[in-house]
Amino acid sequence: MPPISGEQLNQIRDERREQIIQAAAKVFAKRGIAGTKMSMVAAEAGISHGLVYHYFKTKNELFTTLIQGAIEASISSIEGLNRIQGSALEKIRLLTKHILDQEKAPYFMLIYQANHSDGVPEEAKQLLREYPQQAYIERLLPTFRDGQLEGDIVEGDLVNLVGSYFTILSGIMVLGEGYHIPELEFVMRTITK
Amino acid sequence: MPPISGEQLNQIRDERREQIIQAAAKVFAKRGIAGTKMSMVAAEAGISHGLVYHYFKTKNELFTTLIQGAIEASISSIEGLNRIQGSALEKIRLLTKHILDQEKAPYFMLIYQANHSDGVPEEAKQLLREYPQQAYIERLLPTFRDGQLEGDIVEGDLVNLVGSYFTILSGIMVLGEGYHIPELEFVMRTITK
Amino acid sequence: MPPISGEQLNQIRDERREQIIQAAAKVFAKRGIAGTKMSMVAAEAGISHGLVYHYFKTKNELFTTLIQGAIEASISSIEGLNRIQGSALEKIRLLTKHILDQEKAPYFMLIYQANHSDGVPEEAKQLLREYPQQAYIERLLPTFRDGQLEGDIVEGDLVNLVGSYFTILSGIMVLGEGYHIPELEFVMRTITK
Amino acid sequence: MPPISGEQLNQIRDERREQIIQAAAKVFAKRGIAGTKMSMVAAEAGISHGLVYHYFKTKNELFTTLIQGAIEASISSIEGLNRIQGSALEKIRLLTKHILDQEKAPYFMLIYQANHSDGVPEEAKQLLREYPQQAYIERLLPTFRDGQLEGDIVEGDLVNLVGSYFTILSGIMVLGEGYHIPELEFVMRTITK
DNA sequence: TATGAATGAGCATTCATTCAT
DNA sequence: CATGAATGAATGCTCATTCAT
Repeated sequence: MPPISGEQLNQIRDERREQIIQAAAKVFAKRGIAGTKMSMVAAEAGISHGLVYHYFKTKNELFTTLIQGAIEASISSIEGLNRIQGSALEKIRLLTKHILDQEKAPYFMLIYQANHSDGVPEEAKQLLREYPQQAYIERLLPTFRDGQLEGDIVEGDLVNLVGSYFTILSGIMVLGEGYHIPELEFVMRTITK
Repeated sequence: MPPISGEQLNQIRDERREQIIQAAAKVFAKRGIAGTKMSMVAAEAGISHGLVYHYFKTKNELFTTLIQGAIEASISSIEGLNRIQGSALEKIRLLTKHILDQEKAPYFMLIYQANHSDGVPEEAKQLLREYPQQAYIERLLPTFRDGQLEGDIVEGDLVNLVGSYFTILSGIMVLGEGYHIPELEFVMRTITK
Repeated sequence: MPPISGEQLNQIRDERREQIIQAAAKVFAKRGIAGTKMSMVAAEAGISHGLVYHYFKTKNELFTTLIQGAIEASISSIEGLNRIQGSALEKIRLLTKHILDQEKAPYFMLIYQANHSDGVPEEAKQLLREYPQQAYIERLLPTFRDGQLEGDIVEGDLVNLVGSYFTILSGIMVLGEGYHIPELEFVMRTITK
Repeated sequence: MPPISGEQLNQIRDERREQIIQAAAKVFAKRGIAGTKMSMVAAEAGISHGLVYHYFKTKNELFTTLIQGAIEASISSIEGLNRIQGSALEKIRLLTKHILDQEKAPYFMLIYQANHSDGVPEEAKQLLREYPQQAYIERLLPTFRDGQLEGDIVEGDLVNLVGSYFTILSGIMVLGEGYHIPELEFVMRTITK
């Protein structure tokens, strides 16, 4: 005679999990792996530190999960690009605005942290080496090529161009507080004629 | 009357100190404050960890010293700008190249770390809040203004422009390995007509 | 709604805390602050050193807690004096016996250590500068005065007399093992006619 | 062609040695063994810490040397007792005054430290277990017996009496600062009729 | 599922001791 | 004899992780 139905339990579990992930993203993004204590994550999530271990076996697993989420989110964000109406340049401008505007920073931060830390499971590092950079760039290539054909985007090697564009954006997002955030047009000038 | 000439001792001390600073800059830049263990610094410098404490009272003091050096170096780097011959744009291009080319990354990294970490002595944070951003930007303003007057640099608010330019460069340097480093002209497009 | 009743947890916490305090008193009294290693306290308490830090933030905090307890215990010990029946001299004899007989040594030792060590938190030192000496003496004054009026206690300045009496007792307790402990009457002769 | 004669060297050596011993006695007495750092001794003596090791192989050896000196000094102090004119009581009063008056504290402190510390070489501990207590008491016995015969000193077991008397004095000396130092007559009452 | 007591590996820092000069 | 740079063992303290309840 379970007082709570299995379904309710599942719901609780999913909510808790998400709760922890949100909290962890916030803390990891700000402090890095070494600087983040599990107790901070627990406190941020408003639960006991013991409970975090019910959902994530280790700190590294938690971090890896975050990375995975970040990668998926960024990819689906680009995917959405194709569904937009308008010229290639307008699409890119929209994506850029989207990134600069929103609270996307945690995602970029996490990926950055993963690239610069030690304790990161090789598993996560592998994911990163293959994914975001490449995925982003590959998925953006067609749109940039269209932009070149349409005469809006500067000529030159596309991989180089898109790679540089992605680096610039990543850099801005990673720096975060304390730096002057460039306006959309400032960034757009790097790729427009 | 020490059995070793005071000068010899001073030399040893200065060398060791510099040796530790170099090692520490490398490690701190890569791993951040929390991620850097004093044993890593010692190993990188090829000395015992005990000796590090002979020269720097605490990890924080060591880090703060690094920050101070980074700030001084970056400022003097800009100061040199005025001694160069050529148009404003050429000066800026040279500075940009200088930054992108060389191993300036540690300096940008350190300043970034200091802005984003916790254990940073308030002392160091203070230094940072006042210096690099402002100092850099203020010192670059005249040259950018010249560039505008000479018709090479885009119009618009100078503080905004230089701030954005500085952010872009900082971002690139901070990202470091794993990201596609933009070429000089890519970056220059953000400020040229 | 913790799975273990809060009361149970409180009980565990109190027991452990007391356990650590007992162990610490023993070790600190014997070895002094510098001579006491947290591992010794942990071993004496039969727990891991990590757990000690669960209950006391630092070695100094632990020591300060001990001091506080010692002060309170000694004061309440004197307070009890007034509830006793009999002449003033008998009361003092009883107190003296009480001190000499029992395992009061740790309390005197702790207070002594605190007065003679370095790393003692100023907080603890302050407590001591104000308390035991003064408190003891002031609280004993009336009884000694009664003793003088009753013709049992030697004449003379009361503060001087009680202070000396307290010093003698403290000295005996601090010396501890290795010294011949005087008998009650030997000590009593210092104050009786 | 030594610039300094061997005799001069010997003199320097002896002076340095004494200089270190004085400094060490002061520091050890105040801080105990664990609380005393060799650097403190060196600083107190006004020399480099390296030099201390030219004269004393280890910290323990230095401490043991101090103990030896303390023992010898106290014994010779009692020996002098017999050369004094007057009644037994007067002799004892003189000795007591002598102890209470002067800066004998370091000696008592050292012996006390030795009895209560760990790092003390068993060698030193052995010396102590046999010497001061016994030596003092045995050498005082005859005088106390005379005092009893002369009717000035209380009756009773002599070893007990002298032992208690020695304990009282030791305690006073060990407590040191922060305690009310009893006057001569207060102490004398413990042994006089 | 949820909590927090408990453990122990790891890291910052101190300090006795050695040794080149 | 004298100095202080150098080493490393020892110690305070933190924090990831486990587990009884």
